[in-house]
Amino acid sequence: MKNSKDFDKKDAIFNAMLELISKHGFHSSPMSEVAKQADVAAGTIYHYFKSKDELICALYIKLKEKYIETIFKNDDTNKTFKERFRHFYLQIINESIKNPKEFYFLEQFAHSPYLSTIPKAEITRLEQPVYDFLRKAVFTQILRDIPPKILVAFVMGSASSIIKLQLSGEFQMTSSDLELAFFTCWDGIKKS
Amino acid sequence: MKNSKDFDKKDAIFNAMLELISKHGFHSSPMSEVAKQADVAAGTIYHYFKSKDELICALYIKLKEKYIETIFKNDDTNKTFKERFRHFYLQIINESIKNPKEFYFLEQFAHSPYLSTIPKAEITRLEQPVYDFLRKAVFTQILRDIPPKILVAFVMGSASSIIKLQLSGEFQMTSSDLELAFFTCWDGIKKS
Amino acid sequence: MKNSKDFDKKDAIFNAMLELISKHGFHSSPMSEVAKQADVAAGTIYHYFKSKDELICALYIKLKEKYIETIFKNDDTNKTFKERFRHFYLQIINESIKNPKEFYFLEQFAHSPYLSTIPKAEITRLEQPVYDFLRKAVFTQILRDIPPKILVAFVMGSASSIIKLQLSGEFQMTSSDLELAFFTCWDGIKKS
Amino acid sequence: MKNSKDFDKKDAIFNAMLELISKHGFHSSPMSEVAKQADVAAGTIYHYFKSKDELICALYIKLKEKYIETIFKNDDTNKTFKERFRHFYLQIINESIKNPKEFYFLEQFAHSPYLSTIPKAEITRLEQPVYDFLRKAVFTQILRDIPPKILVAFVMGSASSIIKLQLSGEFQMTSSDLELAFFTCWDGIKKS
DNA sequence: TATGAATGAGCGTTCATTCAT
DNA sequence: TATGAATGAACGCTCATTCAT
Repeated sequence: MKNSKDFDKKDAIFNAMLELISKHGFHSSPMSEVAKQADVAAGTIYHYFKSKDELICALYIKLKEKYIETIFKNDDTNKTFKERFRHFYLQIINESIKNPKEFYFLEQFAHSPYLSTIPKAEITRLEQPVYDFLRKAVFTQILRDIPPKILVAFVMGSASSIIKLQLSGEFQMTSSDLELAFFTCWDGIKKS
Repeated sequence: MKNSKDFDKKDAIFNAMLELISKHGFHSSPMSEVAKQADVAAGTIYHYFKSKDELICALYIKLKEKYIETIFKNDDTNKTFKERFRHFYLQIINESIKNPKEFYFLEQFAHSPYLSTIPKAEITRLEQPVYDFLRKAVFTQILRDIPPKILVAFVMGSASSIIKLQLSGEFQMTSSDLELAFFTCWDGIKKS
Repeated sequence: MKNSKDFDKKDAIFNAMLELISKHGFHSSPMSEVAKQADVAAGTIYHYFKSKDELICALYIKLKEKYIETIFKNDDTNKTFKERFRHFYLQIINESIKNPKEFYFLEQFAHSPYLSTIPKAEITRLEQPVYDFLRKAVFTQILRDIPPKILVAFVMGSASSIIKLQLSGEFQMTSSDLELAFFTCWDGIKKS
Repeated sequence: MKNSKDFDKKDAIFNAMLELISKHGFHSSPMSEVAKQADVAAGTIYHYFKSKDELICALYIKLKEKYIETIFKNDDTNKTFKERFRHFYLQIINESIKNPKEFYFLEQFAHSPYLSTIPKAEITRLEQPVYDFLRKAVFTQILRDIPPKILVAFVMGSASSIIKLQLSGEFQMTSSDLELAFFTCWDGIKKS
């Protein structure tokens, strides 16, 4: 029976791994350190996860799910698509900036050979909401007629770079900068 | 005295490391394997590089320099900026697709904690040509008046996502897809 | 109070350990696996046995006892000693071949440092029936006048090698081969 | 290039493993202890052997080879077969008693699941001289007409038990005991 | 009794780095 | 320079054992 204590421990392990990897990368995040940070014995981790890789992959899926959920939070389907997209785009940026550990982890994972160990179907499932959101707008001729995969790559890729810019500390974005970023993206993808 | 043999060896080491990291990531690329692939003794690597990290960082700088150079190849300053930008954008995508190992290495590096070990000044120096190229166009009111850092992030980030899409094998881009991608980017950044 | 359920559990543990060790050896037979195969919790084993070593030793004594008992089954004291010995020798071989797990376990144990942890007196007690059987025949001048310990070693050692030969699958023994093996042993030990 | 130092180190590792396993068994002979006894670093072992298992198997083959060689030492083909066999049988016993570590290791190995990891062809190769020696004597009608595999099992199995008896300290064999043991074996296998 | 999550010492193994040659 | 055997700290992981329930 899963009780709250179980969840506490599994979550403590997830959090410790997230903390370490976001800061030091995969190969400087030993299981012994994860155990220490999670305040469990090294062996305990292996009751919850078969291996370090499995733990990392499970963490990726968990965070990616949460992330996708987050960026659609407060989506108001009554508004115009442009307004909804604006909300969506700024949400991506703002939420990532508020959760830098999650962002760094997801970025590292997605640009590492780990990604290819996740079945394609799983990734498709995770990203489905984003596809659906944008595809529909292509269909209704609100957005430019581009293959949705390219559209998603374009939007997410540009957003992700802007987040990194902010998090790197190189550049402090004001809200009007964010507004500019949104317009830049929107003018690119909208049907002209 | 540096002779051609020296260069051969250093390059062999660079190539071996590139090969391994692009395929297996930073961990899973042991120095012993690098030595084997480069056909030198393990100790020899340490005549050229102080440590594994230094080797990886040196490789990053080398590849990044080459990459920046490449994307400005055949830039014709007599053409309109739009034409020049189109060439630049397609060059980024096409060259990366032709050199997946380099692309994967640079991506991994740029999304890992390694990046923050490179002095900011060095990164600024490397990316200077891109900034100059775009900043000038902002100044001459060809491009939207956005902080150049955001502009660079936007352009490079969207391009990089599109490259990953193609290299992942999920989506085969035609040249008309590429053209669409260019227009999407251009319409976003151009002064309207 | 020992009830039938207790015996069931203890026996289930014994059987699981036997199964595992005969197949994978002492190492590669973790207690967690024993628990799983015996369908009890890991901790339960420690209600019946103080430690893994104690369990293994208890299993040895149990199986050795059963084995000695088995080889004297249907011993007919009215027959000639030669006939009784023939029955005894063939029984050793046939019963072992019918119970390979028990045979492999006993062999592994007897040739490992575990054996020396069993008190000599205990081993003497276990093997007593065999000594008595052969010693008496030495005394009555049916068998060659050799120290009984050597006699026992000779008979049991040769039988055990023949069993291993059969169980290894290298050689399929017919009943006439068995008869030959018996005569070989008999002609060696009988008083000439 | 293999020089004497190489051999020294490999041999030191072999000896350390032999020492430990003969005394404590496979699973109480950690590589760290082997390294300590061999006076090398833990990692050094892995320059010579891929894994612990490979080291153990290599040691088995080495010792088995040496053992087979030893038991035919000073075999005088001019003598009668009976005399040659007597020399052979006593040599087996005496050499094993003089080298208890080797004997214990070989016994443990041969009665463990390790044995089945050695290709059958390899084992056949190792035992060939014994087969040839006895088979020829069957052919020339000096020995009883038994399948040579059974003959070998019989001789080696009985000898091995007698050695264990002596090494266990339970029984001090005199040379006349040995002589008796030889006659017991000989009378069993000789053509009557 | 019975459970099984939790422990943590200790395992086999790897690998960045050194250094005698 | 170049070598590659040698190092040993540190890794991922196992597993006999314990203990709160």
